[in-house]
Amino acid sequence: MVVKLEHRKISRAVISRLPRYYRFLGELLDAGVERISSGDLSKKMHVTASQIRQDLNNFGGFGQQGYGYNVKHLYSEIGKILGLDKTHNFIIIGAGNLGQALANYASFEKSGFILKSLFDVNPRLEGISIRGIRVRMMDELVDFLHNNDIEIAALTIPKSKAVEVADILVKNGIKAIWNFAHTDLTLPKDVIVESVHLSDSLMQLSYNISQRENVRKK
Amino acid sequence: MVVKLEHRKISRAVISRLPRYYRFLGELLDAGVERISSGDLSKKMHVTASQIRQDLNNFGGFGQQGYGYNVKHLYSEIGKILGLDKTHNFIIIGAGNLGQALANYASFEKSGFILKSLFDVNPRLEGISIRGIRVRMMDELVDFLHNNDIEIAALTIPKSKAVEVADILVKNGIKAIWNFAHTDLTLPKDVIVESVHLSDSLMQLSYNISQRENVRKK
DNA sequence: TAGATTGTTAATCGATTAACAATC
DNA sequence: TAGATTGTTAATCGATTAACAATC
Repeated sequence: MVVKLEHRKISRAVISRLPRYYRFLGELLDAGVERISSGDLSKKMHVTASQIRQDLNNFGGFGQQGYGYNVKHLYSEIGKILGLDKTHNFIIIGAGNLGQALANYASFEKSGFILKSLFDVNPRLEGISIRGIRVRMMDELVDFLHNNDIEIAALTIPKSKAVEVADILVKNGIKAIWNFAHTDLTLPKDVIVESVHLSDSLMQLSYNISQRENVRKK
Repeated sequence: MVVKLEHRKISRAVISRLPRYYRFLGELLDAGVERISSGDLSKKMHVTASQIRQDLNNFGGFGQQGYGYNVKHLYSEIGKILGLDKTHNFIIIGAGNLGQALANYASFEKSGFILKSLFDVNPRLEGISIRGIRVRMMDELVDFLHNNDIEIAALTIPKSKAVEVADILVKNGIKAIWNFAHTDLTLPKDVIVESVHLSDSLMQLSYNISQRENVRKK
């Protein structure tokens, strides 16, 4: 009998595909589909069946020969892999439009992400609530972190302040940062940083537009 | 003399790194740095010097042996590659928090992205302006598209409406969609779709948190 | 059982890194 | 000129796809 290595390193590429599998399986589940083969799923998702099977088998055999995958089971297993079976308390630093947009996005809660507070420097925002969650002033931040069990901070502030605030967060126990500031954060390597660089995304779009035009001109 | 192939296909991986090069070069430029070697840049960006040279040489030789790269020149060249030397008119569909956040993000304009209007179904938003740009009602959309030269539409609406609205956009000449709805869009292949799936990003963050905890427990 | 489809190994493809001659 | 550093080829590494035996 072979015991599998517990900590085979899963590649970034695989991880980045899991949320998409999760999304499609959720839709199938809503549609009342009970089972699906890698072949059928591959057609829906426009990826190869091989890739689906290969990806899933990084985490164990969720399927059954001759049958395929049970949608409900696979959905739940991928959820567990992604850590969505646990709750994660988070705060938002920067209660501008983007911070408020994230705060209003209630469906994060369904995946276990519980917003505990927003913070801002703008005194006009003091005490207002978004979905019942209070906006606090930045000078309350450190205290709040010490009295609440917060895992994640979303940074929706200008890049000029981002590096400084990130340091404060890390010094006060935050272990994961969801970074929307247009800058890279260099932090201790046990701190997880997931960046969403909107302008980078827009630039890739722009590249593809230019590209298409070049091809046309030929 | 060898003439280079005009349309060598550049890989997605390379393209996705260009905005980051652009960002770092912009910072160097602001800091008054005149030239930089791939070696020094690699240290700043935490990538290999080989990768930088390899990436850049997909587009031509921007450097000089024994000297390195002229920051200003390289910045401008990457800008051209990304299409940032041209202006791109765009609209935002969905003037909720996220739509307004994008509308307020003035720095897109510096890269040539000009917001011409927002659209929403909520009558309360009719006629209001964000940075001087009017919010219009969805029933004005088709007319607006025919009377204005709009290249890009940002979709910041719930996924339930996204597919339907995307079809309308494409039928009326939109050639690129910046998609924030939590769904994939299947559109004709000459339509460019760049998706920002915020919940996918948060799930990757969550995976990394779980992963770190597993490692600890050992 | 026969057919379907997985899990997994092997083959291929592509991307990254290393090395170094060319040259500023 | 000598030193530095690119542009580019070759080597390595990793990810994707193909193939098929195992098995439900």
